[in-house]
Amino acid sequence: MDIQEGKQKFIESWGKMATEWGINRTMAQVHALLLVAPEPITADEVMEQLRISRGNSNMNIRALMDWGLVHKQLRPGSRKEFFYAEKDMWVVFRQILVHRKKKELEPMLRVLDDVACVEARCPESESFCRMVKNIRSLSRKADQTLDFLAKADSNWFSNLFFQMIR
Amino acid sequence: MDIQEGKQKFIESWGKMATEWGINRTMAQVHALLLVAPEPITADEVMEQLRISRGNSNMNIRALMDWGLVHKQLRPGSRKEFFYAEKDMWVVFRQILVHRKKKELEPMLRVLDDVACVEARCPESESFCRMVKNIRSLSRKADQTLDFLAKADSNWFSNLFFQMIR
DNA sequence: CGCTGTTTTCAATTTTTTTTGAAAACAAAA
DNA sequence: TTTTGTTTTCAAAAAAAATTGAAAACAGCG
Repeated sequence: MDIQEGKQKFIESWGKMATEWGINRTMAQVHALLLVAPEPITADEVMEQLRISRGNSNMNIRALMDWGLVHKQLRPGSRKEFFYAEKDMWVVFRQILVHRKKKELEPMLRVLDDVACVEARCPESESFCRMVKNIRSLSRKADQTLDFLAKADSNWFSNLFFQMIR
Repeated sequence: MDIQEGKQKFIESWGKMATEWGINRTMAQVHALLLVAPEPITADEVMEQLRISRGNSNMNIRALMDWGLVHKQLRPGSRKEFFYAEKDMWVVFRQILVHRKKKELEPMLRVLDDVACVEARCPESESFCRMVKNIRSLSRKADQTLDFLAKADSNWFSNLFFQMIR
């Protein structure tokens, strides 16, 4: 397989996988393109290579920077901005977890806390309360696990992994 | 807060969270409704309570059964089908992981294997290969971790958790 | 078999999300 | 200050995803 075909396939699949996980396809494709780029590239190059509009390219690069997955590089003597992706996949993975935890798990936890003050007086509300308590307990654990992961280094995961498979 | 309001909020949030994770909102709302229902309910009741069409109700219940999150109950003497959700949240969590791994992680792994045979001859393909190797290695680990989790019981998670926070 | 209550399907419609592209804003250099 | 190359914004358009609802299929019963 040649390099262009490989890149193509990779960008496509990364995009497809992303949509299945609630991330927009183009953002993931821009990410994939930057991941495999040997050098930082400009928003215009992204636009050309993925055949998307300038606005789209810009917005998605900006979103990726919000997520902490892509960084800007300024070159003295040039007005252009160059972008490059974080390439340590453990860091990428961690950033994504942290970002989504903040935006998605935490709001859910707040709702659960809110909703937990329903009193268990009839079979219906009793069942409801039990369920909310269970979910809260698991979500809190997940929350703390993610906090831990956010601080952990790539080695930690390897250690855990080693421990599991032995 | 009263029970109806609590249920309402919970169903709404569960649905919202789901869309952010690439699961359709209605499917998650049906799931939430079944989770907090004290007794098995029919597709018609789901339809009424969520104000959705019969077809939609049916399709989403079916999808939830595919995911192994909801089960059918047949009552002798009645032609109606009743449905109830798996209520052990650890089991729910595990089922979701297993299902998504199969549908999403595994296809990605196959693409990575495919694409890994690009040869590293120029700086461009060298960078590409390095990236693919890293992602493959992390994805494989994730894959095996999920396999492990799929077999683990709820206690295992608690133990891991305990180990992390100490 | 034909009747009846029920579930399932799927083409058409609606809703939501993503993308575009032209205009505005910006900032470095002349 | 004006020019020029560049980035950013956002309303409108397009694309994708979810939902409807009516019709078909199904299954138990007399």
